[in-house]
Amino acid sequence: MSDTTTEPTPFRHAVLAAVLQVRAGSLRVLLWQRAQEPHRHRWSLPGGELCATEDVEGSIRRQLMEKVDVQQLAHVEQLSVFSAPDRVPGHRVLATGFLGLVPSDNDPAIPSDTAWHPVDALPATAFDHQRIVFDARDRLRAKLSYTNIGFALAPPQFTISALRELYSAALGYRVSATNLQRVLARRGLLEPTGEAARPGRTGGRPAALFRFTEHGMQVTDPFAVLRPPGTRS
Amino acid sequence: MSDTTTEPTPFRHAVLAAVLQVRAGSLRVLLWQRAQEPHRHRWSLPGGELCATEDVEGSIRRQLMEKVDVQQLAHVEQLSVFSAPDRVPGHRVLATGFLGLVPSDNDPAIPSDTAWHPVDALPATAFDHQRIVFDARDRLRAKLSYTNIGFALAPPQFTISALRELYSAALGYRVSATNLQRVLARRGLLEPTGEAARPGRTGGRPAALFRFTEHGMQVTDPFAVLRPPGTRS
DNA sequence: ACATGTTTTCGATTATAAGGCGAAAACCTA
DNA sequence: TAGGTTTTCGCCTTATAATCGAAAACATGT
Repeated sequence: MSDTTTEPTPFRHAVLAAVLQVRAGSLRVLLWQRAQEPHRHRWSLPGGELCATEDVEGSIRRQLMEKVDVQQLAHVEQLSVFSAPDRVPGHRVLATGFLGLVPSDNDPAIPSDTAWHPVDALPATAFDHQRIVFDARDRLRAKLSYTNIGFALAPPQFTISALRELYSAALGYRVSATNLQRVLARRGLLEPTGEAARPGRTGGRPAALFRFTEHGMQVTDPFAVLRPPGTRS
Repeated sequence: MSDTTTEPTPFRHAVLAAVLQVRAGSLRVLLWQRAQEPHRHRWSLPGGELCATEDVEGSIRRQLMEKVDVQQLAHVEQLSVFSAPDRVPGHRVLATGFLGLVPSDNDPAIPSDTAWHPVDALPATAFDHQRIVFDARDRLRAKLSYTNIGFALAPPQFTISALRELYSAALGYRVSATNLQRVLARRGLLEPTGEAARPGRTGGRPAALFRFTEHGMQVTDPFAVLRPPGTRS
């Protein structure tokens, strides 16, 4: 519409990321503990306020560099805008939430006020950050099923059972190793490296090592159910 | 992080909606033609600036009431934040983009500067609005395949071939009526009304009328591929 | 060396969902 | 009543996922 309204109101705008990683067998999120009011001692998502010359994705990447080496962020995607008027008491500040993924073999150096918390056992969180974490978790779980986003959780090489552990931890239920392997293989996302892992001290057949194919290293569109005719693969 | 940065910058924040409808056999979007600079005579998405006391979804619904009767909006969902620093020349204004869907039997009264344009043959658009329209179209197409969002495009009752036309127009390719019916029926989204449509003047067997089930009238999660074990339906 | 236990791998089978095709059904008009 | 048109439905094929169990390949202990 033509701007017949009153003078436009400006808003502060924050960017926040739920950075997820599978570690110690569970899906965890990077949080830092507030030392100042409001919500002192509660746990917050990393992020900060948008600057004048950057877009939101550039901003969250810049701000995460203070917490995690950005090289270790295998995937970043926008979740949505959180805009409840009372989401930050006393101020009006919008926030764009992001999902970030770190491969499970990385252990980035993090500040002392920062820790990885299981998403299924969060400590007391600040503002609406719990909601953002849950949105991120739900998005990850949905996409694990119908895209190849799993590559962003996995190390460069892995055994099928290690990959099964990753998927199981992220999804919250056990998946079958056999089935996982074939589903990913059929989509052309998995290839053997030729090498094999050494068996554990308890013995057992040595597991073959796999990696994601080049084609599997970027998030693809969800596969369609109602395809164009004659498009069977 | 603690706010060691400078004074936070405020931003203007707009909400914009790509309202889509299948009409005259093609997927169309509601646009209005600007009468003022900048981008005079180019076509814009409906929307406006966020107000101090509302959230973004409330804001877009309020602002759309000026263009379309909100009763006719069967579905509204957030797309993402558009934040390129130069997206509006001369000002810094963020925008939250939305997808809106109007059932094909509705013909809402719209202002005289407003018209429905085919998304595949857009006129000259203002700012980054073309990108938002394409994002909306892509989101709709993806969700048509793996959710039941189709209900928001359809009238309360419809024949299978009418539904096929809707899906075909929205997806951009012909889908099989037989298959569409069975895919939706298997998911429990379709039920016969018992009535039948009158055949056209060219004859033919009268088509049975269907409607979406109550369960089919809200957007469900995408169906999972890697399900928990023992969850076969 | 050999038996035993453990873990991985892989083939065989079943289950489920989607795509394609054509015959039969149910209407129109002439 | 005959011919044309559209819808409906069953049957078949293909594609993909889930399950199961046997065989392979290793470690350890005797």
